[in-house]
Amino acid sequence: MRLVIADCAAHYTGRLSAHLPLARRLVVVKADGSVLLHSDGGSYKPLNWMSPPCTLVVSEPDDDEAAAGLTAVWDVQHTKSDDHLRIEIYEVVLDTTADLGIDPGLVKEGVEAHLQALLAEQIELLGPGHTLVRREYMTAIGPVDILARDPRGGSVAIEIKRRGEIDGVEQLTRYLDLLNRDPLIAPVRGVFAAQQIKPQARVLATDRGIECLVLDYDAMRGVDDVDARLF
Amino acid sequence: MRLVIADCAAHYTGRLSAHLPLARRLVVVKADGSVLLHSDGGSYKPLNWMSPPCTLVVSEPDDDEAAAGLTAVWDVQHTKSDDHLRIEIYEVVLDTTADLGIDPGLVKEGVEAHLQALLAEQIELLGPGHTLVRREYMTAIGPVDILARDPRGGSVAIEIKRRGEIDGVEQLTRYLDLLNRDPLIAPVRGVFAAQQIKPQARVLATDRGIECLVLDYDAMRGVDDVDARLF
DNA sequence: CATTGCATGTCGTCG
DNA sequence: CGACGACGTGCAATG
Repeated sequence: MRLVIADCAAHYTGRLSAHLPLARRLVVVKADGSVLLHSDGGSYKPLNWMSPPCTLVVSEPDDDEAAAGLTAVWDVQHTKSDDHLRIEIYEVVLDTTADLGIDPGLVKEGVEAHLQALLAEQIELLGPGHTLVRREYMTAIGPVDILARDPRGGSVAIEIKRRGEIDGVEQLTRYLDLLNRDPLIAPVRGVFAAQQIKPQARVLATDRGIECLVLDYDAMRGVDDVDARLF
Repeated sequence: MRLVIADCAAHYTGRLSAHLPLARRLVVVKADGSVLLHSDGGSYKPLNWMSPPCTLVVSEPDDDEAAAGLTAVWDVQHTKSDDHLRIEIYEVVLDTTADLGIDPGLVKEGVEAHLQALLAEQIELLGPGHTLVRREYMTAIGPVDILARDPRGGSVAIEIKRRGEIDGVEQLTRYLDLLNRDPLIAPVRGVFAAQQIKPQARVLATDRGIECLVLDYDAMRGVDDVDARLF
């Protein structure tokens, strides 16, 4: 990894065109040739960047450029597309290189998959007498997160999100349309389950006869722990 | 901006829990206190990070930790939520600070807004005799990209995407449902316009009686340049 | 390899 | 300040 702090300007052409005026920035060149241009604010997203696979070519400025203060021109070319990033380097404040080796990577816990597992275990959160049919119930247009059966034997399709927004309701609606065409399992109720449900999503769901269920992740995890302790 | 290259481990708790095993990494601390942990690969997204606003507290390791090789513990606490990132610093290879100042920011061209402007100017791409009613036609559920009128006086609602996928068709469908409830402008035709339209989106649109229009950005820009030259 | 759906998404914009 | 849609979205899992 090479770290450079320098006054620089940049031009990107690819899916769009963009320009970055002259200013002092951090330039990171990773081992795979990818490049990040960071300012001293914003968030983790760089002002501009080039994703791997790509190649970096450093060249000397021509006479006019040198007269304007350029000390180097970096051309970063994406290997598989015509995306291109040109960085004009002016005064360099820091230029250092370090060998980092391969990273073991991030270990995650607590994503949507976990919510789905918990709700499958605690399917009676839908109401007493509900039973699990199966998780990831396959249909022609993709898997329904959970398919369940209500106390009267009717089918229930459940879509789970961490945060429930309109596109989740649309997704569930497509599943319901499809499932309700199958006379073997129709009629199918829909349940939209999420840790938080946005008002517009709730309105749309209600308008379509889809039930909303707010999930309390901590409480569900707590029940799970208690179960684990008892058995 | 402070740059540190060090052997480190990290734990994040917030919207999820995650752990980063000991390895050599780049740690960037920005002026607003935000922190990025980068490995020497991947992409522009850090392995782990904390977004502003947040505060960084550096503390000494306790005896056990010091015996294990820790030289410092960094606790990054988000100011408005309970997101927390703890970084355990072991051997430090580089530790440098630079003042970058405020960045003038990125200047963009060629996004969806530009496509919309071009199609508004070149509305006859829909077919001869079409006229523009207005861009960003407001409805209760959001703005329709373009509202136009066909040669026979009927209304046309246009949704524009760079890449046309299913959710764009869903969005246009919601607008059409709403607009067609208004007797003053009903019936309203739908046109789904994009530089590229995915097969599934085309099938769904066609099934719903929505017309698909593939936009050639370069050609449209070319026409625009010619116009600009002529007038 | 193309498609799909998630993300600690981030980021602007508008009400 | 919250909600919503766009993004050079990136990214992994899957058919």
